Amino acid sequence: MDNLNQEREHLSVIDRYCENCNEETILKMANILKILGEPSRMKIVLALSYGELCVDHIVKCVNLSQSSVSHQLRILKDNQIIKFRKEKQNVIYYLYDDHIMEIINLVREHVEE
Amino acid sequence: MDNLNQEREHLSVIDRYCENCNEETILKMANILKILGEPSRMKIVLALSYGELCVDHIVKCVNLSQSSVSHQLRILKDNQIIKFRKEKQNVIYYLYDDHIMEIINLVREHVEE
DNA sequence: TGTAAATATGAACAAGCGTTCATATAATAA
DNA sequence: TTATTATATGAACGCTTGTTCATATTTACA
Repeated sequence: MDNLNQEREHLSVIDRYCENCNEETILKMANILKILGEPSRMKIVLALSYGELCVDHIVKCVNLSQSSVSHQLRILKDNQIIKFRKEKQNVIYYLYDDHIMEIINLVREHVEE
Repeated sequence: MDNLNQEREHLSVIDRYCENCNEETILKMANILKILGEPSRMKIVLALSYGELCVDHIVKCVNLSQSSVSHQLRILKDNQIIKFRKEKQNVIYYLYDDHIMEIINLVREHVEE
């Protein structure tokens, strides 16, 4: 491909990027991945991918301090990665929706190759 | 569901987590998402999702300093999110493989709902 | 060979953030 | 009501990391 054609190609790439990718969407996309992209949170989410759990069980499962787990649950909840319901003296957390599972599974595939 | 049954359920969730999620895999999964979960890098990857670009064009596209882009390209390259080839005095970057696109698209869907 | 253009790199600084520690709150049971 | 269990929260500390600035390197071309 000659210089001029490559230049044209690149310009059309830039155009498509500018048309389709607004700042706000980019920030939202990066944010979800940032939230999931932290080992402690990933552990919690992976645990919940097998079923709902109360806080105490999450703590035992992922082997982190109760306080740390609680802080991370808050962040996951605030970013709509998980939801919770109260039941007796327990708070039971579970994944927000199937999208989270899909993303997790895709990343798992990518890693396991 | 009574207490005992719930306890049993939770224990089986914990078991499945422990069987299937080894530390190394979790760290790898979190790492990829951490790399993508940063606005500057997300911008670069999104730009490249429309086609390959040389560094200078990436700089113009995502509106970051040349140095910053270069640093981030290195991180993306080291983590196998992108590849490059040299052509004349230019270095042309492009996505490493289709998995990256799939992840990006899934996240985009999630955000756009 | 020397100059300009394109890209990479290293050090330093600031900001973000995960963990810990101590403590608060909520809910149940006695 | 009091004690106990379960969970949440706030402050502080330390580490990580993205950006900038200055500069090095590489390649093409005159």
